[in-house]
Amino acid sequence: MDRPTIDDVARAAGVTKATVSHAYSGKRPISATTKARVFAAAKRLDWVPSSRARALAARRTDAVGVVLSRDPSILASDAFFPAFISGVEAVLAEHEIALVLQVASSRTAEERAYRAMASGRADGVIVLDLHRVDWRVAYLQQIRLPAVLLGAYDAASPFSSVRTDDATPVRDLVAHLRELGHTRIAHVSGPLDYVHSHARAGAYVQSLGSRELLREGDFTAGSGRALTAELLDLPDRPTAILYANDTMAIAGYSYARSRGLLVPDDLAVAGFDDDHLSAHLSPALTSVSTDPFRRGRVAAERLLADLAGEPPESVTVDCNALRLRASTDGPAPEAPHTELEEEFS
Amino acid sequence: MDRPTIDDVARAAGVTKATVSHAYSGKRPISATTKARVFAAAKRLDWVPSSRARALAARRTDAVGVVLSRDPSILASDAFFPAFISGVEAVLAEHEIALVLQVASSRTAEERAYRAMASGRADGVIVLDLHRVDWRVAYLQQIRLPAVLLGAYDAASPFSSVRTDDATPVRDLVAHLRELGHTRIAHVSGPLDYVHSHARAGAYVQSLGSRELLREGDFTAGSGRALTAELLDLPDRPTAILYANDTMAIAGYSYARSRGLLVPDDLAVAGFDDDHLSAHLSPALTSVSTDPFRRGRVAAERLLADLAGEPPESVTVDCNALRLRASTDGPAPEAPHTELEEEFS
DNA sequence: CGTCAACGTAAAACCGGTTTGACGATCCGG
DNA sequence: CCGGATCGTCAAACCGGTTTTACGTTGACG
Repeated sequence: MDRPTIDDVARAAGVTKATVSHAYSGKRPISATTKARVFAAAKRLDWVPSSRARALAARRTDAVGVVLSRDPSILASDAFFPAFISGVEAVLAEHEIALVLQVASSRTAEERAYRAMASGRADGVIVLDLHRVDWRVAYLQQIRLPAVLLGAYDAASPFSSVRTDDATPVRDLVAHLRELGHTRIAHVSGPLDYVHSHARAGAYVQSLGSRELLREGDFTAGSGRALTAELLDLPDRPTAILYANDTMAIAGYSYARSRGLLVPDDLAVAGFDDDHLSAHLSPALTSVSTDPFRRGRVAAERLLADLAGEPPESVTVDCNALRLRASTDGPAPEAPHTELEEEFS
Repeated sequence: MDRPTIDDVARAAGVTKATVSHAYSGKRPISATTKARVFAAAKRLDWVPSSRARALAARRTDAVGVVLSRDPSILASDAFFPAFISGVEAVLAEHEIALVLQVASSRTAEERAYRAMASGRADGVIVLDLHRVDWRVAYLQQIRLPAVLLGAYDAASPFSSVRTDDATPVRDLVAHLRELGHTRIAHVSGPLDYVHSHARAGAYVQSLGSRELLREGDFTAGSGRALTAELLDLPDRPTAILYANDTMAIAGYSYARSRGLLVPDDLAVAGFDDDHLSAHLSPALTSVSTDPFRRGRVAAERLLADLAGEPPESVTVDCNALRLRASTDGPAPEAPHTELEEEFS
């Protein structure tokens, strides 16, 4: 015996399926007695409307999508993603809207994924990891898929966006390190074509007035390690390094320690994103908590508002908070070189 | 100008929509020349078949679902989930199948979510956090939703399952600690109505021959801390504690240190799940890596096989590996009590 | 050279809902 | 007491595909 359809319910209630539909949607008035008959019949038959049929007829899927261009294996060690998704789900769950996730590792796969979303997998999408020049913005416009961008983009784009002020915590951190006596402060950034990496690196360069000690990483432990090595090999090595995420920071300071440097005495280290274990490391890692959960909430709320017909809007979430911990605690080392470093110079 | 439909393509190619459909699906032979005309027309019009219409007609959504019963905020600090999802996606991406995620925090919300899946949001689901007696198994049978269970369940259930041997690493860990001289070995488990928590705790009890030092936690840092306090307050306190995940282990050893105990000298500590930062803690945390990525792969592959019509099957993944690190390194303390402990006794 | 199968395509039914147009019944004001 | 507005329901069209049925052509075979 198959799943009951709306026709079965209509027959059982002695009405037509239009009446059943209207009884639920309320788009036409239905008398209380008829409604009661319909609901009773539906309950008796244990009817659940087919979301497939509903989606086709209503041209609405009740799902929102996220297409991830990262490699699946990178997801696994990322502190941002799960928290962000949690925030998104916290909002969607209230509205019984589903989240459709698709990873695509090539540009063509990504285009296919967005087209699939547009063809009815989802009513709108949230775009992560925005690039400074991002083909997706034009593409989404072209295929007319509603979207919310996570990060600041050209104000001329017709999409809502959720922004954060990444510059301030970086400036604050640099100021803090200066007060401690640091003058040689380096930054290991994320890929600079990302909006958020670029914003952080930009604030750093502005504060320092120089890009001499800026190195472009890629958020992986490997790049954190390699670029730390490069920086520590400089004749006048930095006494503090700011990393664009905690993973690189931890890789960096592990490496520094393996070279005999003490953190924070010989080298101050700070991360970004505040992984939930960072406070438990020793020394505890200074970081910037970015509340991805809340950003997820806001992005989802914004997308639902767009879908409900509200005009697109850019909202700025004030979610960044500096967490000063032991890894940047204490005065800068007197001499820029330590005895151990000299063998490298 | 609206999205083109199959009718537009058919008209442009001078055939009927049935021919267009068959040209793509291959369910009827179509001559090469006609096919070429159809494909050319589709390309010219930039046609993408509506997944909504396709889903309705084909009774297949090309999506698989996961319903999470955890609270959204717990997701954020969980090492298992993102890696598992990555593994699932790695397989799904190859087949261009989407993943539909829904969180539901109450039993009724959860039922609604599964019904929604069954009503066409997804072709099948992966069931996580299996309970020893889990209403979902019967429920999924009742609503006839194909599923893969993550964890061992009653062999009589008609579902495929993906199992792991959680007992061996626990036994190995206990044996290792015994060799180091530990005799008072405690275990802070996860909720014992979970299949995996129960399996781990069971192996522990079997190895120890006693449940005197078993405490039931809930995977949160808070419970790790509280139960560690309880164990350390015992007159004959344990010299080693096994935790059911890394979060509790870290909370536990932070607490122990705050009481003046040294890890591993006064107290050996081990976690479970091997969070990606655990190796970087100091002391580095002994843990059991459980390769959630691979389990995700296997679960997804198994579900796709089920959906393709293969008979359900239980596969066991050998993915657990003990990672012995500094937090359990060194001989057990001579005296079960330390001087600091005595003030608590 | 007639017959039958295989081939390729058209036409129509179907999937299970939503939405629109039509219509009888009831209610209202004048 | 009549005409028009409102209410409640039905019937049919529609969403955009897939699948089934039917039928005219070809080609092979006896």
